Amino acid sequence: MKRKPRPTIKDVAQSAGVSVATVSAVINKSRFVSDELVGKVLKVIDKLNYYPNRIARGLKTQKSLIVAYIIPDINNPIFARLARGVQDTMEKASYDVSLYNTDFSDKKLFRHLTTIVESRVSGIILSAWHNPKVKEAISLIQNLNIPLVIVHSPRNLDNVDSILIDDKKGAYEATCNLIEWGHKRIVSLGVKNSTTSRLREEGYRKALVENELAQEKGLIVQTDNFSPGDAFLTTQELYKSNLSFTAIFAHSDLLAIGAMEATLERALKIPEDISIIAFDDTYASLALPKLTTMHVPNYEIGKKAAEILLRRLSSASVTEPPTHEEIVPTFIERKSTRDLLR
Amino acid sequence: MKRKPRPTIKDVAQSAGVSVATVSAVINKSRFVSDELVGKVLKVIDKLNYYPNRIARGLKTQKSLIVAYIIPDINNPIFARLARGVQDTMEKASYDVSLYNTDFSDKKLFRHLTTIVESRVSGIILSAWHNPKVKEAISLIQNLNIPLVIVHSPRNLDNVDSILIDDKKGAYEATCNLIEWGHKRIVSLGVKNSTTSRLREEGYRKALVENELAQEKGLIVQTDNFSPGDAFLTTQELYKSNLSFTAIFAHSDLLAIGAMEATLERALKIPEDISIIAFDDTYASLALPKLTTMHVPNYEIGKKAAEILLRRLSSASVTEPPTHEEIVPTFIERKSTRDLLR
DNA sequence: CTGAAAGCGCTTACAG
DNA sequence: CTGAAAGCGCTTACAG
Repeated sequence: MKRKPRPTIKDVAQSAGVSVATVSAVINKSRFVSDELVGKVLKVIDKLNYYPNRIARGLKTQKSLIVAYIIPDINNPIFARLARGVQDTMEKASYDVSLYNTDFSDKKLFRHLTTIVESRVSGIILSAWHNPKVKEAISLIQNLNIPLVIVHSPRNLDNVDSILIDDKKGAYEATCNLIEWGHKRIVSLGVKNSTTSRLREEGYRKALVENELAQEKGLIVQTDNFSPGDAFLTTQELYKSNLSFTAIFAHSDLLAIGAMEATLERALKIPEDISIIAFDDTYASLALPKLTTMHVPNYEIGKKAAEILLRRLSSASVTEPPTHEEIVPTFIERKSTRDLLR
Repeated sequence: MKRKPRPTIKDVAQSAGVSVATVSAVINKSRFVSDELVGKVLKVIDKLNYYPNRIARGLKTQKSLIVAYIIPDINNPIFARLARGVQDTMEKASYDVSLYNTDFSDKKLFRHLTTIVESRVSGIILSAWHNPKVKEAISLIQNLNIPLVIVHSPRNLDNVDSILIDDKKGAYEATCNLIEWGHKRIVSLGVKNSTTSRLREEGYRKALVENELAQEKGLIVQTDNFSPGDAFLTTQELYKSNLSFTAIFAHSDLLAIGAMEATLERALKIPEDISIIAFDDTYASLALPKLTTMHVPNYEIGKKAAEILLRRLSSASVTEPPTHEEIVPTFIERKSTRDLLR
């Protein structure tokens, strides 16, 4: 069974008794057309139910009005929010955005990259810093001269636009807040082999040092993954060790939830006995008690990334040097932390 | 500043000393080419760093290998999981999927539809049953003969492929489980003006009727939105009313979380004093105690939707009558419910 | 102010 | 087994 072919610009021109150039002009408002012809053309477009073919336009203009956004997994609320920020912003500039999930796999990353390049996207936004071969991916894109913005990037990339989170500073502030409230023995609950977690631990250490508090080895613990289950186990171990502490700085909301579970299991109260502060603000407001956390404005970060790309796309700024933004998370006090001095 | 133009199939042909037809044939394996020429062409493709232009191919073949998936909001984990199911499945068939967020707005829905139609997508998957004008959208798509699959659809749509959740049955089973465990006074915590919630309430009522339990008006309550904050307020009111009950059937995980908060505030224990069962299984496993819930397999639903679309796309099945699947959620017992009889 | 025609980069009958 | 050429549906100089 064959589908009825859609009408083309030629059909419209013929039916309206004008040239295709004129039809094109009224669609794109690309040159003056007399009111009379505009009226005629519009009427025919409506009658034939004509939709211009973006593929054909793309071939001629050599651009697709599509931007690719590469992320690990849209199921992670961090990336879902980033994606909305990107999409909403690009949409206003009449770009579509295609999402590509890598699941942290280099194979998927490069498979997607092939598709993306073949699709002649206008630009790429990349949140794939976990991938070992991300640098290779970046140079592939740059060799092709495709505008690129890195989000939550690998560090030390100065020849490409990037916007990232100041993890160290965020962690520093989280820890300082706890210290101001009289906490002296604070757990750092992080994740092995994670750049993000390493930076958050650095911030934590810096806060301790500046406040002349001892860095007790046993209080710095690490799980295998950013998962509540792992965090639960690690925190359970910690309690068994009988080290004393009054607060836990968890390097993510999910880790904090695992720590809460282990704490509750121990019949300890949050925040009366133990204060817990989290990071990200994805699930934090859903936990009970609601988690105090460092809020990362992912929607806004996505929005900014899109704006940076948009600037590159307006060829004017193609020669400007790369920009690097660092976003500092903000402290949000909820119910899981207690001021010991009050 | 101009970007260097990418090499075209012509450049490859010239450089390899063959015709463009031959180059096309080796790229698409669309006809036999001697090993010798294949080798030559492949080498040149690699040397020139040539990527075929999908836009040009799309123009010629009259299809884009893109599928549009329209959802309310990718930030909602329900849609994020559906989207992954759709994307992973379409990807295997070498389709890309573009995501469009409507935010429940008809205006956005139709704006996206215009883009989608202009982009000559191969097919559309639609999860927009909240939109008042969804039927109008459906007929727009059908008039254009674009293959369409509805997910989590409006009911009573028999001329289009659809896959939906059997909300009534899921709710029925949730409630029956509670009843089997000796609960006789069970709250139904739903949402006003929601088709989904209405069906879930019907299932709840059916379970009561079949078990000859009274339907007490005061125990059937409704919030304004699927939000924990609203559910908290509504449950708080309920406790103030002094009606007695031993269990709450919340129509979603988020509602259950709000109910938990109000319950804990009342110094009641979950599940010792009050059992809570939720629906969806999005956030349920993150709550403490972990919520018993009706699991909706959204990833698999997205996968199936994509498979249905793929069948339509292989023109063979274009004349087959529409299919309608209903997925029954499954009961997952966790820690928020108690068997009164044990 | 508008039209005729070239051309974007492919694929695909059609020849040979 | 391979090549020359038409054509997909647009946009855009170029004429007039």
